[in-house]
Amino acid sequence: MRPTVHDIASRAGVSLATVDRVLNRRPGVSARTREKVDQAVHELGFVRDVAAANLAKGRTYPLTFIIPSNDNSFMRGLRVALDEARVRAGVERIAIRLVDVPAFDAAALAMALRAAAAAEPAGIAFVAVDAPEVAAAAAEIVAAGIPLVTLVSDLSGAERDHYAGIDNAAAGRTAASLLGRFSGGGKGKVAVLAGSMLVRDHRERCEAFAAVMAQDFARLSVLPVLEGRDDPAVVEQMVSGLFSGLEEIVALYSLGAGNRGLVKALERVPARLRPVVVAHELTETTRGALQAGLIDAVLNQDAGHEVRSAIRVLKAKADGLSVVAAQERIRIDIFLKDNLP
Amino acid sequence: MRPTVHDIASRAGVSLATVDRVLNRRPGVSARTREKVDQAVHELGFVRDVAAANLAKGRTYPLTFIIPSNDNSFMRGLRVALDEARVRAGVERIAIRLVDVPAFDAAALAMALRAAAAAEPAGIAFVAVDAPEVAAAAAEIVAAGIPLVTLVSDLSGAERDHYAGIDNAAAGRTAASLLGRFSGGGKGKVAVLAGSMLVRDHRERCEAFAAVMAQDFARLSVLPVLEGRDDPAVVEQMVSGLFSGLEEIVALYSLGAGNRGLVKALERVPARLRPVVVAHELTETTRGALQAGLIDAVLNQDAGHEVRSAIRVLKAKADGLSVVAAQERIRIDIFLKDNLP
DNA sequence: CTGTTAGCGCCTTCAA
DNA sequence: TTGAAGGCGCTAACAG
Repeated sequence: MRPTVHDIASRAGVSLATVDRVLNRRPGVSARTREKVDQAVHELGFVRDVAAANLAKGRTYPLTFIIPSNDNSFMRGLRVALDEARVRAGVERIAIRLVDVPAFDAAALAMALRAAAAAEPAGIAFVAVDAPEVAAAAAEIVAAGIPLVTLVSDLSGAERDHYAGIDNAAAGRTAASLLGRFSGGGKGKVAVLAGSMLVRDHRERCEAFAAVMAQDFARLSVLPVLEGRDDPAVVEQMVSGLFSGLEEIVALYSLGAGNRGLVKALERVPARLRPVVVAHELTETTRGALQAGLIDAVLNQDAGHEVRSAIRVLKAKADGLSVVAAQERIRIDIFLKDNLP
Repeated sequence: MRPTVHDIASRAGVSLATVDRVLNRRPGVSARTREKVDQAVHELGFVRDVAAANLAKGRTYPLTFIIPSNDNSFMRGLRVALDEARVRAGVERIAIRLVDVPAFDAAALAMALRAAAAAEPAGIAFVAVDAPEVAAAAAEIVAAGIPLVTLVSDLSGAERDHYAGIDNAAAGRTAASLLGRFSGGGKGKVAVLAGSMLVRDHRERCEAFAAVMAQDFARLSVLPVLEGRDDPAVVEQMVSGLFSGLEEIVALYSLGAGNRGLVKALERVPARLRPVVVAHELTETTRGALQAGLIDAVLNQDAGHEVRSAIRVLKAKADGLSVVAAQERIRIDIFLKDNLP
């Protein structure tokens, strides 16, 4: 049987209340008493029963998620995942508050972060824009002792407790290898399509992609990055432009969102000119394109996993507990037409 | 605030004990009373607090895992994952019992299943051998109301509550696509290396692989399957044999274990003759070979995820709760040298 | 600074 | 067939 507070109390020769005060680092205990209790905890290998504690406290964890009000499939998927988490909110003793911010707007995000922190939630998760003012706000929050997790896109520096998202450099490298090996042995141009170089995940994917292309596939030359702001209409125009030009584009890496526009444009490219395409995020659009042979591989991050992971981590941090690291690593799913779920 | 048993009791005009009896389907309640309580539960949308219930019951979930005593890296990894789960056993209120059975032995497995069930655990997870006597034992267990989950390899028919493992047909198809596309446009032979065609997961991978090769890559011809019994020494000899012959082998799919032998043999193949290789399971061996360029892609199933998933599902079933389906889907990880964790 | 006591939501004797 | 009372492990008033 696991030891309980009673065991600690009698072992240390104090009352339950005192044990509780020590366990929860509340003031009003003499150094000597504190020591006795700590000793007993240590000797007995006591681990407090979080479920019982929560029951006694009637505790719920108010969590705030700050998400860009970007209308693309991935962000919508993220919202769906949050809604699903809300369904289980009662059982998991969490209460999720969703805050929208304009996309790619560092100032707005910093403000939203401060506003969220003012409500003193048990934890905050946010999609980072990698800018100094955001980092400053994040640092304040961490300093205030509120658990803070970046979601999908990370923040440079260490001003957060955890990052719930994929390794974007690995994603970029993987995209490069797949594109390079899928595109046969010939020469040609490779187009790269991003949302915005202001977000760290896009920048990291892009840089890693370019590095591997240069190193392993020198026969392919990478064209300057196009920024489509994750907007389908913009993306469509850009891609159409690419294929009406004279350059021979043999491959295309779409590392951002807005793939609806990409697919529309690809559909109009004559079959014999169609490039090898790797895109990000499995949505209705990319799934269809994969099956139709317009896209060759999709790299995906599972928004549901990211949300659940962020929640687990925030709760654990709030309780001062450690997490199962392997469980919280967000994997890069690689989908071909053959392994669609 | 969520409704509690008190709310139900007063709403139904009965005592707490009666509510409890109804909630837990214990006898000794008149039909009319039962109905009143059910009604109140329904009207108030009552969901019982499992944590509080477990606290009151002092409940732990005794879970039995039946694992083949097969000495390959993957099974060792499975054991490690179980040990890690044991570390958190206290917090999660589980007690894991590990039972070994001879590998590929249906009779022994069926016996082990019955023995495990006799101890009346809260749930059983096992690596299935796909045979009628196993299915019979499984059916008995399910009929006895003990939650039952297959792990890694599934059982034909529906005699289990859940399968915690990957879609092996999808894995085979994916391997085929990767091999086909990585191997350029030329003709040639493709070797397939399995452990044993008697195991369902190997059979499924193999058949799906062959189907896609025939359909999408007719220029490549698949050689008869070699069965290496997951034994490194046997595998090494077979692969060496392959490459000392006159046939031009451009690709190789290793869908079983024993990759230590495969890699050893590959190291001796002259660089210009090296085939495109796809293997299963990320181990020290395959990781090294991936980095060295001897293996081009590794398909992996995460033993840790499988174990954690099996535990979550068994607990949920034991409590009569539903699971988050998407969370319990075991993914096929695809690793290139670029996205190694 | 420390201890007593009464719960949190649920389950389980023991009586009626 | 029903109910009252006590307790699971922990926390939080409220007294000393």
